[in-house]
Amino acid sequence: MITSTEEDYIKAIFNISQSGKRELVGTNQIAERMSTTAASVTDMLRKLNHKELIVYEKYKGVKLSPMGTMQAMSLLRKHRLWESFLVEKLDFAWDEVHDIAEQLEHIQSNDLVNRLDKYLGYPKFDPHGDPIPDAQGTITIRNQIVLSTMEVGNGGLVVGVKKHDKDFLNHLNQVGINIGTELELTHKYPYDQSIKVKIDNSEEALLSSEVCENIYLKKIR
Amino acid sequence: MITSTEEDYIKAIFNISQSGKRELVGTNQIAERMSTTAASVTDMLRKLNHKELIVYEKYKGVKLSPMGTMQAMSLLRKHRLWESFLVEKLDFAWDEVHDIAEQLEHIQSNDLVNRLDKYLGYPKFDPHGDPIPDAQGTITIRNQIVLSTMEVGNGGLVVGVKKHDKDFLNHLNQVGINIGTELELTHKYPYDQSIKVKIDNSEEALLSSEVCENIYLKKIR
DNA sequence: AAATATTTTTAGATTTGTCTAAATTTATTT
DNA sequence: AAATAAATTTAGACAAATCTAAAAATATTT
Ligand SMILES: [Mn+2]
Ligand SMILES: [Mn+2]
Ligand SMILES: [Mn+2]
Ligand SMILES: [Mn+2]
Repeated sequence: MITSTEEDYIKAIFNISQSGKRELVGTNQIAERMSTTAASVTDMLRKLNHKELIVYEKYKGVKLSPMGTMQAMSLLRKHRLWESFLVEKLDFAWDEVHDIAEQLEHIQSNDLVNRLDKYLGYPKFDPHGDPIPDAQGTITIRNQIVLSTMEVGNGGLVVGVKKHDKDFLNHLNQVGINIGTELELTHKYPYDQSIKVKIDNSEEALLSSEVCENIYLKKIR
Repeated sequence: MITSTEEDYIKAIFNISQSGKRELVGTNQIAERMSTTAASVTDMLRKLNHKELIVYEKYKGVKLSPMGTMQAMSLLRKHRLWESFLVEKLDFAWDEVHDIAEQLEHIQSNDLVNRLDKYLGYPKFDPHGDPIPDAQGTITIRNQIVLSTMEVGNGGLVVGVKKHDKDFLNHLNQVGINIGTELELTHKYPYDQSIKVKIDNSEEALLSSEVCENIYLKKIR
C-alpha cells in the first residue's frame, strides 16, 4: 500500500529528474517542488527507501528504484488520462485541468483507469502534449525540438509545452498558441533572445525567450 | 475546509438518520457504520460540532445542522453522479461502482461536478435508483413502495434498491432483476414472508423476505 | 428505587505527515 | 588546507485520526 502523499513525492522525484540533468535528486529540490521543508523531505525519503521505492544514500541524493519508476508511470498515466477526459469530454480548457487531475490521479482502481483509457480511444498524448504511458508503462517518444533552438525561416507544429501553470498557458491562449498551432520563425532578436513568429500563416507575434524555451515543436520545414 | 474523513462522517450520519426512525443518531451507530470505535466517533463529533456541521449534546446523540445537511447533499450529489458516469459511460455494472464512487466523491471542484452533471444529461437518479440532488441540493421525490408491502396480483417496475452492497446486487443480477425490471407478485408464503414474482412477464422467481424488503417499486397496477 | 446493563465519554498511546531549530556533512572559497 | 557557505539530517514538538482500557452517564431490569 502506498499513500497519496507518498505518491506525490514519487511524482516530484520523477519530474525533477526528468527536467534536470543530474541523475540524483536533492532534498532541497524536492522540498521546493512540494512546497515543504527539507526536514519533512528527509523523513519521507527514509520511508520511501524502506519501502524500496527509491535508492537513497544519506547526503548523496536520491533516485527512483525500478518499482518507484513503475509507480511514477502509473501516476503519470492516471494524471494525463484524467486531464484528457476533462478537456475532451467535459470541455475544460487546457489551463484549468491540472489541479483537478492532481486529485483524480490518486483514485485507486486499475479497472477504472483502463476503462477510461478505452473510453478516450487510447490517446497517446495529453492536452499539454505530454505522452501518456500505456497499461504496461511504456511511453511513446516523439520527435520534438524546443522553439528557442529553431533557426529563422524554419517552422513547425506546436506539440507540447514544458510548463503547465495557469499563467503560462493563459498567456499562450492570449497570443493564440495551442497544441496543433503552426508557427514559422520569421525573426530573431539577439539582444534578448526574443523572436517573431507567424501564427497559422496569418498574424505575427513576438515571443519572449522565456516563452520560447517552454514550447515544443515538430519541425515541418 | 472540510477533510474527507469529516465528509465520510457527515455522510454516515445522514444515511443513518434517513434509514432509521429516530431523529438523533447514536455514537455506536456511527461507529458501526464507519467500522471504527465509539471513542473515535466521540472525538470526531466534538470536531464536527465545533465546525457547526452537527448539533451535538454529550450523551444525547447527534443530528446534522443546516450546513451539515448541505454538505451531505453535496456529497450525495457527487457520489451518485460519479456512479452514473461509471455505469453510463465506462460500462461498469451497478454492483461495481460503489467503492470507486466512494473515492471520487471527495474530489474538490464545483466546476467539475456541474460539468459532469451536464455531460450526463442532468440525470435524476443514479444506477441504484437513488435520487441525485441538483446543484441547489434539491432532491426529486419519487412515488415508491417496498416490494414486501405489495399485495398479491399487483405489479410494478423496479425503481430502486435499499442496499448497495456487491453481494445483494449480484444476487439480483442472478435472479434477473435490475432497475426497470417489471415484477408481478403472484404468490405470498406467510410462513417466512417469501414471495413468488413473475419477471418481465416471463419466468417466475422466488424471493426471500430479506430481498423483498430491499427493493423499491413504482406500482403499475 | 436499587441493581444491572448499555451507551458514551475520557485518559493515555500510536501513526502519519508536518514543522522549527540545532547539529552534521558536503561543497565552495579563500 | 583552512574557513566559509550550502545542503542535509537529527532532535523534539505538534495536529489529525485512530486505538484500548477505564470511568462516567443513561437506560433497563428486577
Ligand atoms: Mn497536469
Ligand atoms: Mn498534462
Ligand atoms: Mn454507492
Ligand atoms: Mn448509488
